[in-house]
Amino acid sequence: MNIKQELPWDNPRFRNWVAVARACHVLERTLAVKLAPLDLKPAQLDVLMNLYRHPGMSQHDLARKLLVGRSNVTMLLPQLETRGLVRREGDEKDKRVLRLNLTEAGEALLMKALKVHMALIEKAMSQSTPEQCDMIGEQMRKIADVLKEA
Amino acid sequence: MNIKQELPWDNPRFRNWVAVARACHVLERTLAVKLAPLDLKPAQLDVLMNLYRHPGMSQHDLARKLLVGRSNVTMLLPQLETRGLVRREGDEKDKRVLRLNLTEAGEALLMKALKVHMALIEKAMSQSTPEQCDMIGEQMRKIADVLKEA
DNA sequence: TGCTTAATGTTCATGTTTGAACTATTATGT
DNA sequence: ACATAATAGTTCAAACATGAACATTAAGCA
Repeated sequence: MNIKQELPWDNPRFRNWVAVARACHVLERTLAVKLAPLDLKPAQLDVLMNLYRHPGMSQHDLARKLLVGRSNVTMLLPQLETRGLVRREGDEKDKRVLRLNLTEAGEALLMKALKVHMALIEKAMSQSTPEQCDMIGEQMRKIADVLKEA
Repeated sequence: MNIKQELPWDNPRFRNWVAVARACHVLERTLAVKLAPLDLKPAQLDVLMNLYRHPGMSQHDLARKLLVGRSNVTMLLPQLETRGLVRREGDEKDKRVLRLNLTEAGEALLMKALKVHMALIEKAMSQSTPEQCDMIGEQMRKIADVLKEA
């Protein structure tokens, strides 16, 4: 039995996942370039998006949504707060937590950034039919679920 | 016309791409944890994989394969060379380039790491039928191509 | 040949992400 | 109530990626 017969590159699942990872990587880098004129990094855009959808969330919740460490959120937020994009105020009942909200300026910048992000994704996914696109999303959600249990 | 009607979250392409990005992120983090016992980072595994498939490639070629800057490769290689996993020797004809090759030890470690990587991907992709899996790979390769032109 | 341009790899300063240790606050259990 | 656990957020050092500037070598062209 030759080990080379079982090499990952001959395995469709492996080859196809590598394609997924590459596509992600390329889109991320491209997004970074397109967001540069707004002086916004992809990670910062993720923050704004989450705060828009979940106003008043805590830093801990934000970290979990972003799949990122709490300390990372601590480092990330002051930049946005200083620029007047995010407001941070202590919770009345639990003095440990800080409640996060977008400011008017934050929401305005988010809308601009979303146009850029959206255009990029449209360009990327326009190759797929709506059915293919939905199937991809469905499978990817399954993958994230399966791995979170691991 | 209400801007909220056009919000990305209502757009299937957007929602589905977000799922792709999350799945990638989760798998990458999980891989990092599973590779820790081998004292290997995902980025280093990528290097070993590429050198196995393309023996004698230059650092510049490697950087392009990895979608990464040349300086990053410069920082990455000495660690692997010191550990005796990679050999770096100057090209005879072009004294600028360094030819990269795996050592015996490098190849051996790669095989161990591939088992880990493979198991993880199997687990993730086992949710999909072979047809779905191939379709995903096909679409992702298209995406990478489209964006590289941009 | 000689001069200009391009390519390879390195160095360095910068910004980002991480995990562990720490403080402050709240929950739990006896 | 009081001691113990757990939780939210911060700080800090280390690892990592990036891009610009640089040295060396090669290629193109007058």
